[in-house]
Formats: sequence, C-alpha cells, structure tokens
Amino acid sequence: MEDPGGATASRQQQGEAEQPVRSRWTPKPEQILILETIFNSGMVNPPKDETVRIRKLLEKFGSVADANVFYWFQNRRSRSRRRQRQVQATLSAAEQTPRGGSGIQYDHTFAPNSLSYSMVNSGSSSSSFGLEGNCSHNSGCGVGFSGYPGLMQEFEQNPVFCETEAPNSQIQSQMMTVFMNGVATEVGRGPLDIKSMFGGDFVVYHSSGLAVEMNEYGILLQGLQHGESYFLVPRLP
Amino acid sequence: MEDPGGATASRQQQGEAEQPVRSRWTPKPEQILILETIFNSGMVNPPKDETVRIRKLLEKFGSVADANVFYWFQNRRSRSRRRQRQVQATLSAAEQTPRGGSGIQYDHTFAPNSLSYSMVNSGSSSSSFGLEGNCSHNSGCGVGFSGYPGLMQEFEQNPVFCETEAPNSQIQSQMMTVFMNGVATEVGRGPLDIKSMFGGDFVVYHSSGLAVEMNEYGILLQGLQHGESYFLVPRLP
DNA sequence: GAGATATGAATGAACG
DNA sequence: CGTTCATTCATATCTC
Repeated sequence: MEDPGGATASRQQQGEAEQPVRSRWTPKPEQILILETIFNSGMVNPPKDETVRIRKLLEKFGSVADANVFYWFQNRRSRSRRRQRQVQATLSAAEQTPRGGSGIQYDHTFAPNSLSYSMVNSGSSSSSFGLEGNCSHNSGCGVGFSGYPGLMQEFEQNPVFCETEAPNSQIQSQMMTVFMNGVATEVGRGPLDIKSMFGGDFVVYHSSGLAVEMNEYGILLQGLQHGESYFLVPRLP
Repeated sequence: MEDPGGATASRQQQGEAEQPVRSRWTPKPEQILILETIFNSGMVNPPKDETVRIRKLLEKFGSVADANVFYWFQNRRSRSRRRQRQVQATLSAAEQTPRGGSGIQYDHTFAPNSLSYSMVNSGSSSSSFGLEGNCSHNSGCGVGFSGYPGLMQEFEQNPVFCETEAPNSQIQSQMMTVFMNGVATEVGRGPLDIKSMFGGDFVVYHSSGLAVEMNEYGILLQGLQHGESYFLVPRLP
C-alpha cells in the first residue's frame, strides 16, 4: 500500500465554521491517542484491511480517510526510525567527545511521544471517552478496540512528560527511582534496555496511559522520569 | 528491466543557482508535462527503446537518466491504478451509505493531474517551448515529439484546475455545460464515460493542455469543470 | 505576525 | 507489480 487516494478528502466537519479553503487532515487528540497506542503496541505497519478497521475506529472522532491512516503510519514509522538513527549518532558522537565544550545536542522532539502536547491542549471535555463497549450507533459496527492493548485505559491524568523534560541536556549516568508496575525500581538515566531488564517484549506505558517510545531492540531511548509510575504490558505476538 | 543503474546519477545542471547536491531527480514542470502527456496518450509502459527516446526528449529541459524515466512510469502506473481502486471503493461504499452523516470522501488529488500546481509556479519564461521542429542543436537528434498527440499544443493559458476545485464534496448529479472541441455540451457531473459518449478511445485534454486522467475503461473519474473547454484527441492505436 | 517546529501529503527510488 | 523507504514539499501550530 502506498499512495491511497482520498487522502485529503476528509473535510473538516470540525465543530467550528468550515473554512472554504482546502486543508489537510488534522487528527483529533483522541485519534492521535488511538493511533499512537496501536503503533506502540507493536503494529507499526498495519496491512490494508487493518488500516480500514483503524479508519473506522477513528471516524468515531472525526472524518478520516484510509489514506490519512496510511500516511500517518508511514510517517510515524519513518520519523521514528530517523529519530533512532539520530539518537544513535548523537550517542556515538558523545563517546567521541566525552565532555566537549558546547555539549551534546539533545533533541527535544525525543519526548516520550508527540502526543503529550496535544493532550494537554485538547479541551478535556468528554475526556475518558468510553472506548470499547458501545458501538450501538453504527451500522458496519463490530469495530471494537479489541486487539489493541492499552486502548481501554483511562487517560484523565495530566501527562507529566515534555514540560518536565530533562533540564540538562547532558547524558547523566546516576541512578533514579521509578515505579514499574507499582514496584519501586532503581534504573539508570538514559536509554534503558527493557528487553534485557525484564526478559521479554514489553510495551512501557507511563501512568498517564501514553506509551514510551521504544526502538526495535526493546530499548527506551529517552529514558524515564524520576519518581514516575510506569507499566509493562506484554507486546503483541 | 527493473532496476536500471544510474538513476540518481543525473546531477542537476539547472539553469539557476545550483543547489549543493540533491540526491534524487526532481523533474522540471516541462518534463512532467511531457511525461504526463505521453502517459495519458496511452503509452503507460514504454519499452526500453522508447524510454531512451523519451529520456532524450526530457534532456532538453534538464539532466535525466533512463532510470528516472523508467521509475517515473512505474510509479505513475502504480499510483494511477491505486487511485482508481480507491475511487471505486469509495463509490461503492457510497452506495452502501446513500447519505450518511460524514458524507463521501472526494479526493482533490484527482485533479486532472498532479501537474497543475507545478505549472502555475513554474516561471512562464520561455513558455510554449517550441517543441517539435527544431532539433537543430542536438547531435543524436531525430527525437521529435511526433507520435505523441497533444505535445504540439501550446500551454500558455493558466490552468484553472485545482483552485476552482469542487466546492462541495458530495457527488452531484445535475448537468453542467462544457465545451468539447469547441462545442457546448451538456454533461453530468461526476464520472464520465467518454468511450460510450463518443464511441471510441479518446484522450481528453483540458484547454490548458493538461490531460484529464482516465481509467482503463475510458471513464473520467473526477469529472469536468463547468464552463471549461476540453479537447478530444484519438488515442494511440 | 514572523520565524521555528511538527506533521500531513507527495513522490523518486528501490525492494521482494 | 505491489509495497516500502527516504526525502521533500506544504501547511497547521506553537512560540516569542
């Protein structure tokens, strides 16, 4: 699947006045959450039929086309990959220059994921939208959230990411305490090898419900936040 | 023939300030026009020798490699086919939900072709580039535009596509007036079966010189624009 | 409201 | 040929 038509088709039926101008799809915070959750649950490249399923899901929160979903995943994959490369490069460069003058560049876009901002700004009206059960008002229904772990969670707490971003851009190697599934755990700052630490493939969620981005080797590249609560959820097979 | 070498080889020797290095070929508007015209004239999969011919044509407007031409046609075919499928799917889905809430998705990318934007932006300097006759300044000449109907046209008028896009995303079924080869003609909005209407295989050109995309059944999927002028040109045998 | 950033869309290149 | 990746274009959004 590559360049599905109907990309810019979705007309904004925003709650606001329809601008006559054609514009691109602007996903709602709820839609982004769903997409992020699916992506972080391991389905990074949904096949066509799954894309349709996802689109139908998203349509509960606003007009979307299959193509939008396709592009979203394509861009998400691409940019995630690029970020990882960038991190690796940065880390490598860091070794080359153990403690240079101008220091290492820490890209602020490496926040847990790009959702946090939207979540904060999204009007919290009708938060905790009751996902799951009620698809009573849809003909071609049957599109529950089943199959996407994490989608049933509530997301009412304020995300603590981003704004409390690492105050220092240097790579620190001290230890800090976080709560993993409720258990206080000492972890080092910086990239964490979740796969090795817990012996398996897991998705790491912050207590806000937002997944922490992880690379293909099961490593959390931007690390965790001291004192925060995280949850390990087995990754889809 | 699949992975012709020397694809990224063509370095731009643009007439303008040379950008540092651009890895991939960026076809000039004139080149796109030529390619689109050839494609829409029915030659959607040129054999190797024809590809070479085309490349020589394009080289009048900038550095190109055979591979670029090959890839262009391959992508063009692929994406054209995909768009058609998507349109069909959308139309089918529309029948399932005659008048739902969120309405049907109409893709603006189905404008006559993706050139319109480039054409507008392309400096009109030396427009109506004298195609055809003068191959006086080329050694391995003999590559006229003969054989590609529509390539001799002038293309100085402003394209009226895109910006005057269908203001409403719904499929309308009223009639409208267009000029076909100078003759005022009433046609319905929406897909037009050119083959049936005119009893033969034709390529439909907008007066700007841009061909209107047509599927393999001779149907214009995105319809025409009220009041505009179009020309029917017999398709290559 | 201009510049910087984030991200949806498009497309050349390439893979399987 | 269908699919995927890398890069680029265009625009929505945020920031100051």
